[in-house]
Amino acid sequence: MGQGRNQYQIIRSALCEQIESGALPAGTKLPPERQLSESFGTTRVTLREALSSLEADGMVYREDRRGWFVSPERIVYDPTVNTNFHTMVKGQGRMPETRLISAALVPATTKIQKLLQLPPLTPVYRVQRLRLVDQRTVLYVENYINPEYFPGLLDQDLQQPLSDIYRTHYSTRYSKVNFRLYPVGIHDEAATHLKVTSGSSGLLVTRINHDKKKRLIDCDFEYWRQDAIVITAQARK
Amino acid sequence: MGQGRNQYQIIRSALCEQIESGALPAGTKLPPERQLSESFGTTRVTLREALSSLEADGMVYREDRRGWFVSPERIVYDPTVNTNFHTMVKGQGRMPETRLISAALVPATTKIQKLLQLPPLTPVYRVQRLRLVDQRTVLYVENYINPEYFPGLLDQDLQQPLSDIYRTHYSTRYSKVNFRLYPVGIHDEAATHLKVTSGSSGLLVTRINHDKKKRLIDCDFEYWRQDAIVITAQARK
DNA sequence: AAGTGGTCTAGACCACGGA
DNA sequence: CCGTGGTCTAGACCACTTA
Repeated sequence: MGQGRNQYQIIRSALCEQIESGALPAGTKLPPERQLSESFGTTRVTLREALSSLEADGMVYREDRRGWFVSPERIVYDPTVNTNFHTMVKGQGRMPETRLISAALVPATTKIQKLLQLPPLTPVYRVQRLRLVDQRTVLYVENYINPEYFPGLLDQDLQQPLSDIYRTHYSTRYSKVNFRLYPVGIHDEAATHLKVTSGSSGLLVTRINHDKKKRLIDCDFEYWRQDAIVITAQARK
Repeated sequence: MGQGRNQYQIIRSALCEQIESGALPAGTKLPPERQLSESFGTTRVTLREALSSLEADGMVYREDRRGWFVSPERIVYDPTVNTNFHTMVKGQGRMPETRLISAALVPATTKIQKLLQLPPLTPVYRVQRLRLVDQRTVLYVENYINPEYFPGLLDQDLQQPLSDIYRTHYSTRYSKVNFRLYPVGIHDEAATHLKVTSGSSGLLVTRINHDKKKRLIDCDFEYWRQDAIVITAQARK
């Protein structure tokens, strides 16, 4: 299983083995870096090389300045299913939570304009939120919403799922019309909140409402932690 | 655009800007690490931190012991489309190529057994290949094939698309039935060939043949370089 | 043979978390 | 306050590529 001849790969394998064997169960906090590096007879730099590579593979995660932890089971996310975060997470026996960072009317960037098919200089609602599973931040989402369809949206309680607000207050139901997976390229704002370097992946989802014209109402950028998500989908038949 | 206060983030931003502005066109070889680190008034370690983070975002790539390069435009890959690598790449005006690493009858691992719904101890064909775009390795694929449907497959010319072999020699056409995206977790064999640490993402595809029983004929594990692919797909309507 | 990236050492200071 | 992770320095040796 990839022993490798380099130190950091040997350390990687050793930690990997401990995790897969169950000796280090999910959620366990690893010993301090200085202690670990001494145990392996190396320096912190090399040890961190090994830990970073495990992080990129989603086997461990870090909490800023608190330490390294063994990753829990990944959430499975199927973007083709027309459900929401809370339903999906609860369905897998985990505890979902949403925290609002900000909600405001902002000028649409060129990119958002195109995505929502809006004329130039249109302001849009931007909602920035964090999503947690079992108390841990696993996702940063940025929603851009066409304000024409949702006047006064900012006065609503944005801690609840947007889909609930759309349905309850605007009688709007939607479908996800397409998604794009960016294997890379974490947004700066997301990086600030997720506090990860390589351990995240991006996803773009757009939605249309179910009226006759099927207009685009919303698009969002989702930045998931690598250790927190497995994306799965069925192909078109 | 994420200046950051740390050195490596400043360097990151600087390089990022140069690339996005077009001052460093796709394919450009960056100056040697020692020279770059001196230019930025820092050490190689810090410079490499910046480069690695750009690699994780797919903006640059490395060729083992040859240097760092600005990434070309990404290939767009839609896993729900029932096409193959060569068609897809040529359709985007790029030059595809396939190299066979090995093809053999091997004992199925437990995982493969389950995926192909085979009884225990069944041997399967394993085909390992590299795929290149414009001379550059961007993908490592491992195919596991149910030998019951393709007797003598190893005698075929495996440089050509498997789909062509299936159709020409076995009168079999297939659909992709599902795929899974692993945002992380590069396979060891793949790592050997792709020579990347964080710059890759995995994909699992299974296929069924078009006969009345629609049996699983094949599954493959694809490991893409992060800088080489954008995955996109349409949701179920 | 020279230059380069891949890896590693043995330290250091800072800012933040937790007691 | 101390211990921790986050960041950084100024070197080093090796294996490989390139000329």
